[in-house]
Amino acid sequence: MIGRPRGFDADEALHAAMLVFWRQGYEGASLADLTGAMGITKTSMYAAFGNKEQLFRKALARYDEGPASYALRAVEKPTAREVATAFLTGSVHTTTQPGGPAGCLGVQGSLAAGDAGEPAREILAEWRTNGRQLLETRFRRAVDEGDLPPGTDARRLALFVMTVAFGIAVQAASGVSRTDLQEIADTALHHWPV
Amino acid sequence: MIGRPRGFDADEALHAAMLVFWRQGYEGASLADLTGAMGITKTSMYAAFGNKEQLFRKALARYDEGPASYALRAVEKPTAREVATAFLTGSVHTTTQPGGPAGCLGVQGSLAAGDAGEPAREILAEWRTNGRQLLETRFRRAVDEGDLPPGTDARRLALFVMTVAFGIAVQAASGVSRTDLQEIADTALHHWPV
DNA sequence: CGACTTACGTACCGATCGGTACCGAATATC
DNA sequence: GATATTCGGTACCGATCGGTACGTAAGTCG
Repeated sequence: MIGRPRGFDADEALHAAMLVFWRQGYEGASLADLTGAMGITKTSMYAAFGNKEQLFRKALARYDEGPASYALRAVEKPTAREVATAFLTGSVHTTTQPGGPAGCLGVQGSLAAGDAGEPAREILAEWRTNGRQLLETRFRRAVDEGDLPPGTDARRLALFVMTVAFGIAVQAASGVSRTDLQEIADTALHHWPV
Repeated sequence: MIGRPRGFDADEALHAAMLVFWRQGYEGASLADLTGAMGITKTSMYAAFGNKEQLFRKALARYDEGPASYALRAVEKPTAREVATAFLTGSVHTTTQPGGPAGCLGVQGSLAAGDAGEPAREILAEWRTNGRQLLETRFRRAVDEGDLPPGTDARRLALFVMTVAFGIAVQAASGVSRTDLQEIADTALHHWPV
């Protein structure tokens, strides 16, 4: 690499930005908030990440690799029941981790927004749909493998689990405790598969 | 009333403001957006409603009386099962009403926010807790009346139903159809009470 | 018709928004 | 050491943010 080397760790800066978006949402996170937490100036941020929207995209990707990685691990479980259990337990843990922002970046990052927040809203709506697709595909496989009863509606099952996960995220953002949320998750899957 | 009469209907204006907050969230709704939809100038808005935060409070009260009034009607049903069914069906209808904003004002009005949106965030966190309390009290009564089995955890039941309702709100905001959401609601209550 | 009271419209306030021009500082190559 | 290349900091951009001062219009009272 030629030229002056950057004086900060881009990975750490991105992590800090992710936390700010997570805690304050896309519209609620100003460039001053972001760069302040990242420990860099606006100029450095624009040079390294493009603009606010692209920074958000990268922060979301980082969220997938870190806090939301429980989703990919969940669908690797051997049975549909274990998949659903791991998925909801993972969402409970991530949305209530001590010291971190309460709730889920994919939900509270941008749910309703004005014109300025429209890009983030669309990005996250797609993110949520992808999550459902992930579960639906996995449950369809479970039906094919005989793990779930023939005729089981994989899409409906996936929608249900995702809905509970999103509800958990909202509750976590409202301050509901990890213990309560785990009870909710257990309740939702008590009569699995339904 | 002495002096010049106001040239607009305060009720209609408040309704229009509620729709803007609902569609764009507290932070995403600028005064220009609000007053534009209300058909009045900023001065008239401040004279009639105080400021942005108080306008939001009044819009939320209006939401309770209108779109969210299904909640109070639901808890008047004779049995806990009917209460839960009416509550979730009502939430599905309100969050997917044609021509209106998708989702729930109480959820997407402000879930994560920066400093400017902090008041709205707290107002809505309390609003959500009140909803749970409403159901919990009703379910406790159902236990006392013998409608629900003795030893039933009313709080846990209320948390579960609220969580599904919030999840439905998030899904609606993401564009999931009314038909799909009604299926989710049916799935959640299929093994009632649990 | 005045006098009084209230609402409306304009023009403006300081602060902050996301984003950029510009220049000096730091490093690799020659 | 000179040069090329990149990064960092300051100072600034027009636009918009929530909120207000002030003059004028539109009514009710005497």
